[in-house]
Amino acid sequence: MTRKSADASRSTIRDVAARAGVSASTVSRVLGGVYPVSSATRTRVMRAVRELDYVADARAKAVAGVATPTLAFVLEDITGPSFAHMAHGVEREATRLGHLCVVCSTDGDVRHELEFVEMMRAQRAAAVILVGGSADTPEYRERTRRMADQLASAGSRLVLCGRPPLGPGAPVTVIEYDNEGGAYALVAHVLSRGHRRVLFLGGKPDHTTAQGRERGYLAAHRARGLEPDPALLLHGDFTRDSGHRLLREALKRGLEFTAVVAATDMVAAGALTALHEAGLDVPGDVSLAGYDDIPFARDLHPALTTVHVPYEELGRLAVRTALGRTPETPDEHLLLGTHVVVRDSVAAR
Amino acid sequence: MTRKSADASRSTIRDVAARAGVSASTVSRVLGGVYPVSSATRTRVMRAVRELDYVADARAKAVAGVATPTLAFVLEDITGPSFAHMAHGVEREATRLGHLCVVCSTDGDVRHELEFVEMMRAQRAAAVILVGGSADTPEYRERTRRMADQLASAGSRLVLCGRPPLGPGAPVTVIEYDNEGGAYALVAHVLSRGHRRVLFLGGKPDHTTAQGRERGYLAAHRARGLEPDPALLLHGDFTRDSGHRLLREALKRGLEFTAVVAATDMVAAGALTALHEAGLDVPGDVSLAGYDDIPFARDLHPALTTVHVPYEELGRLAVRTALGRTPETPDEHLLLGTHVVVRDSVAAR
DNA sequence: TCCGGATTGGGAACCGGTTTCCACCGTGTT
DNA sequence: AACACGGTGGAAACCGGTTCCCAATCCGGA
Repeated sequence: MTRKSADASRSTIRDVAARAGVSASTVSRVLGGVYPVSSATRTRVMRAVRELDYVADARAKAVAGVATPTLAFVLEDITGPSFAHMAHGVEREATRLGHLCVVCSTDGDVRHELEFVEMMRAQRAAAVILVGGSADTPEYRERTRRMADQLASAGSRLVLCGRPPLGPGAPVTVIEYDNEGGAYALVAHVLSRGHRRVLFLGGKPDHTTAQGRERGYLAAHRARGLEPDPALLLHGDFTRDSGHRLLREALKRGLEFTAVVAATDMVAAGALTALHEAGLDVPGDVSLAGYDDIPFARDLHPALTTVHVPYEELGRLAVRTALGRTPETPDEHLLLGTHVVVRDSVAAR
Repeated sequence: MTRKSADASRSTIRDVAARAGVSASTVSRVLGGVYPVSSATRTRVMRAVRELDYVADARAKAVAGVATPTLAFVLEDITGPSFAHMAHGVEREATRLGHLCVVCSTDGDVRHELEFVEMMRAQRAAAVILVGGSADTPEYRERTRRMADQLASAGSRLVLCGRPPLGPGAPVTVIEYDNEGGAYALVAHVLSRGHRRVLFLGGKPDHTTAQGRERGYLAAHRARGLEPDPALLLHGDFTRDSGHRLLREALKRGLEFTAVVAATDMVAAGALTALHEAGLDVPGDVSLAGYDDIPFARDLHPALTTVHVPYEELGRLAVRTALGRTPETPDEHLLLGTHVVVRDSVAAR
């Protein structure tokens, strides 16, 4: 066994050149495809490439200016069904466009987020997509604004999906879906079936997604001249456990209501369990609705009436707009529509 | 505005050097941290870095030999709950170890898979993790073997998660979970509750995951001296629709059974819908069990008895073993245990 | 047969870093 | 006062590619 074949680990363009009896430039040109090369030379080079099983180092190409641009996707937890669908949309569109897609979950830790954005800056990523609601604090705006500026000055772009916008002038693309409108339509549907005491299982009070949905709940009431009992507005987070706990406690307190609207399908799932545990029939005794239209919404029993959010489309759109813009484009704001999907969990009263 | 500040897009190490009045080598040394540099110089350099908001280009560093190793994760569809959990495990462990994690979904298309592995070879990824069952054909083995060899010769390693192994000698790490054992335990549980005609909703006949679960089904019967009616073995795929369709047709054909074991929780969800549609009570009239223990299994009504698979742990383990080995390590095979989780969907007969 | 333009392919510079090698400096020793 | 030595930092080579620039060759036409 010669030394040559022993260090088979990685062959360089110069190895290929030597084997084909040409210069490295020629190999590069053959592989590049545009520069005219005689077919005899091309054949020899291609054979050498095949024999050595040569693949050009993408990092070296990137340094030399021929980039395979990368796209970064940051979310809290890929395990959540709606996040997973956005991730899917992002990934599909990115590979369709020939980009690599790197993913990072932060577990909601801001430090992870900052660290990761820094890495993506070093990688010269084409765009960084930040996903998932967040509290809209001044601190959030400042921090995110700084990320946007740094990314922009490094030639890439920040995209915010379902996150609070930063105010005018930030080099950022914001894509949201209509939380308030969807909740409005959903609650209007519930009210139109005759319910008057509708329990709302909301999220964290400073979380913009939760706020939007809560605003929709209130607006739908007021549009009918109703003022909801403040005692019917409960706050937790977007987990199943939260829905379960909130509803069990409400039941124990003897709170009166004929319908429950959950800020999330997950919350609705937890609420449904609590309802079943209490021996209540859904929708016979209490109606229930969710939000997000995750695939499992239709497997619950009864199948859950909810609001459909085009998560996958959101992801696709995020990469399309991110890549279509130059870093200098100022802020841009898109709003995707949502719609109610009526299933079996809301009954007339 | 000078030309200097106009092309603010990306500053190089030489820009920093010029601004600090030192050479590029010195900047590199300050940032690298090990080489002795006087504190005065260090301060000047750090100030220049801050003022220019400089971040070293990770690709250039990689070319120079200081790599931020990348890990690739290939699956069929991130949207499936069990895949999502594996992805989560992989991602968490990878970032914990300081690796970037790029993800690709193939939609089950082999061409995408090959293309992507090629890209990862070009990226000099530290490891490529292939996830999800597959048909175990000679063509599969040959193709995958070739990928493993190419990857190994490029210094990285192929990891197969829940996929058919390749036979001895392939430079590959295989991590599986115990499909047969889990199904055996689950079906044994069902049989012990007095059921004798247990419908099995299986997957594609050449899919190894499906085969393993089916073997467990058969073995559990035979261990009790029972020989299941072949008419009770149905084949479809691992989707909810498949479960729905299969069960509806079985019911229409008048097939007799008192329990249903689905090869997947998703399949079970579809089957449950079909059962409900037929006015059957679960578990009163028919018992039902699934496999995978996806989070929603406990939100079904009744909560689904199923087999827990440690998907997240699987992902973590995949990256740990992938990174722990040198490319020369020959084949390695790990098997993770599974266990039945009893909930409310199986009743005594 | 000789000339000129089109083909073809090599050499070298470059991309943005790291690292080796070496010169220079100030200092302590004898 | 000469010398050896450790601490600093610059020049240059290198990583693995691409591309500019230019020379050699081939071809057809006069």
